[in-house]
Amino acid sequence: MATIKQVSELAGVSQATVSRVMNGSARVSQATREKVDEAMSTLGYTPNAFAQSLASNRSNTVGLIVSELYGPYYGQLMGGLEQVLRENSKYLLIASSHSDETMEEEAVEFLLSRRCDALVMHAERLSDASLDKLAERVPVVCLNRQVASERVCSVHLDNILGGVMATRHLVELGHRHIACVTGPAWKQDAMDRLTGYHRAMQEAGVTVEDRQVTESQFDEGGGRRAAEKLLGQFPEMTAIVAGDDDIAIGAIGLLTERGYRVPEDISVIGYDNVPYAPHFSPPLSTIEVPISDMAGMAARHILNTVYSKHQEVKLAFQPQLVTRKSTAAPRADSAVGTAV
Amino acid sequence: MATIKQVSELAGVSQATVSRVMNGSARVSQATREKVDEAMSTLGYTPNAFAQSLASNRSNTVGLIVSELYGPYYGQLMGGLEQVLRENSKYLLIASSHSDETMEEEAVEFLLSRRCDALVMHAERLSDASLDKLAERVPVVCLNRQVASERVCSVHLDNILGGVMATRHLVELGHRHIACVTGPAWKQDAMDRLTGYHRAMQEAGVTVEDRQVTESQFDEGGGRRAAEKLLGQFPEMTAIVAGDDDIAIGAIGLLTERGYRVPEDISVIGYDNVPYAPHFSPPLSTIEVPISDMAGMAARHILNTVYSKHQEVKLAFQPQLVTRKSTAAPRADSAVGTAV
DNA sequence: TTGTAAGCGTTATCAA
DNA sequence: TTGATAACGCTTACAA
Repeated sequence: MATIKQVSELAGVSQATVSRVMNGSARVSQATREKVDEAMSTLGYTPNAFAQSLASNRSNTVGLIVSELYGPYYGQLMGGLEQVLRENSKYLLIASSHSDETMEEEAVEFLLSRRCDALVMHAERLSDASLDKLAERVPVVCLNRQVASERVCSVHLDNILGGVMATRHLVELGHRHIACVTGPAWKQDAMDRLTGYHRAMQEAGVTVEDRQVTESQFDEGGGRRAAEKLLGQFPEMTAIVAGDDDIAIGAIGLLTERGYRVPEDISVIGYDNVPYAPHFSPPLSTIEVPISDMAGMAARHILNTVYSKHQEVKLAFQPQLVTRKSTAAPRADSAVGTAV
Repeated sequence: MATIKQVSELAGVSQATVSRVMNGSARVSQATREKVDEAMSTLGYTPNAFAQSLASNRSNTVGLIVSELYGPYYGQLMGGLEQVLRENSKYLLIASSHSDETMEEEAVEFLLSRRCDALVMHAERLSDASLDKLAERVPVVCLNRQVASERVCSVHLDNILGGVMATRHLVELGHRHIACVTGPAWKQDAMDRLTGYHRAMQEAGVTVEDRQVTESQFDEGGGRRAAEKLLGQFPEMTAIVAGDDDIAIGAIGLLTERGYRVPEDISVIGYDNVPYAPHFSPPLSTIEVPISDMAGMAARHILNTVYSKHQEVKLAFQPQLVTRKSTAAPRADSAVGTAV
């Protein structure tokens, strides 16, 4: 591998000049620039990133922490981030936390030991306080979470609105007996969606009893268990607002096995709009989360603040309703039930 | 950030000794080791990875190149790789190629400029020859592809067998008029699956005409177009072997729109077993590809050869048939058609 | 506009 | 078993 020294010798200039040409920083005469460029290409010179980082104290690397590498949601997230970063010759270093607090902390140290210039986090376990503290050490951007800290930048989605949209869609179809299956209570986004549910129900003038709301994991099994529970404690239910698409899938699966038809007997709406949602049985009505765009925006914000490359940035995103076949008006007889 | 120098001063030893303690390499007396350890923890010392890499010419980083970050297949791949690497304190640097030759080359240079100790590639566009050449510069492991090179390690799946399994499953159900929708002809795995199809058909004693095979993209749209084409040129078809699950989904979608029922009128089998396959309409019969395990094995091989951490390694993997609801016996009348 | 030279924080060689 | 000390390849004042 050619070094800067070899380039400088071949071009007949100093190493400093070669460095200047590379960084385009200082003023270099056209003539020397050409000499250097030529020397670089004939030697096939590539700068040693480690030496650069060591000397400049910049790694040109952004760290990303997600729960899982696996899964459509995180895939879109990574894709959106990588593309923007790559266009700007920045590197992406990824670590996963498996939604475990210790692993999340480890992931941070792991990435920090690599001297990432900034961290993008889909933080689940770390408290606002620890994130605030972390931001003292390195610029932090949180995705899909609003962190109560001046120092932490949050690219967030209005999950309350999302919850409202999902629930209101059901209300508008004529439903009144609407159950809600939330994600884990310790997840901010899950709770926001629940708040949205409550808000929309109140707006519709229907009071919500405890038995129509149940907590679950953000996965298929959780959806199944929740649906089973609801069938027992809230039998008049005609619709379910699910915390995410996986919960919706689980619920639909169990409902179908129990002989209920979706959406004729019970409507189900998900959240996330995972890639295969149109192909589920039935095609899933859901709330679209523009996670890829959000991740791209996180990258732009970092380009802006850390690398001083000017970028337009917007931090607040809106969910969107996608109606497919898993939601429909309630059956006439169940509507009568409402009136009673 | 504390440096090795500060640690050495606090512990009252030389920098070299601190380095030895860190690397556990040379023999250090128990006493000094303790002094150093103590100094390190009181200073909260973390070694500077760049300085280490610069001096040792090792980055502890493995580069990964995939077509997309997005999508279930690559998600599982990355997950499998990251886990093994992380357990061994190695870093994963990811770049995507979008199945474009230039971008694939760029991704290689991108990762190499970061001095990755090894590259794991889901290489699609680079030829065997270029991969062989690349292997001169850095250890290369290819996933799901058998590269004709001594230097390149291939963790491969028997895709011919997979094609045979899919087709044979249909044959055993009683089908004779079986179409095949392959992925792009320049993709090795697509062609292997096609070979498997031919082999199984031959084994079943039925001759394959050109009109029953058609090429497609590995995506839903491709599946739709292919199904439409087959409907026209091979109307007696009772089953389709799809190049992957996305093609299968597209084909099923089009078939359903055209009034055909799957599997009653036409059976469809996919390939990959993407995570949501059980929830499709109908639940998709497919061939399972253990891509996560394969990626983990790639990591193990690298641990073995590059980092001299002994690991058991196996390079050849087998696909597996997963039968669900998109395949069934052909209707009686179409079976009669066969006899004619 | 260009060159000199002092770091950056490690590892690794060679003595002691 | 330890300590000096020379790399490693680049950036960046400071001079010229």
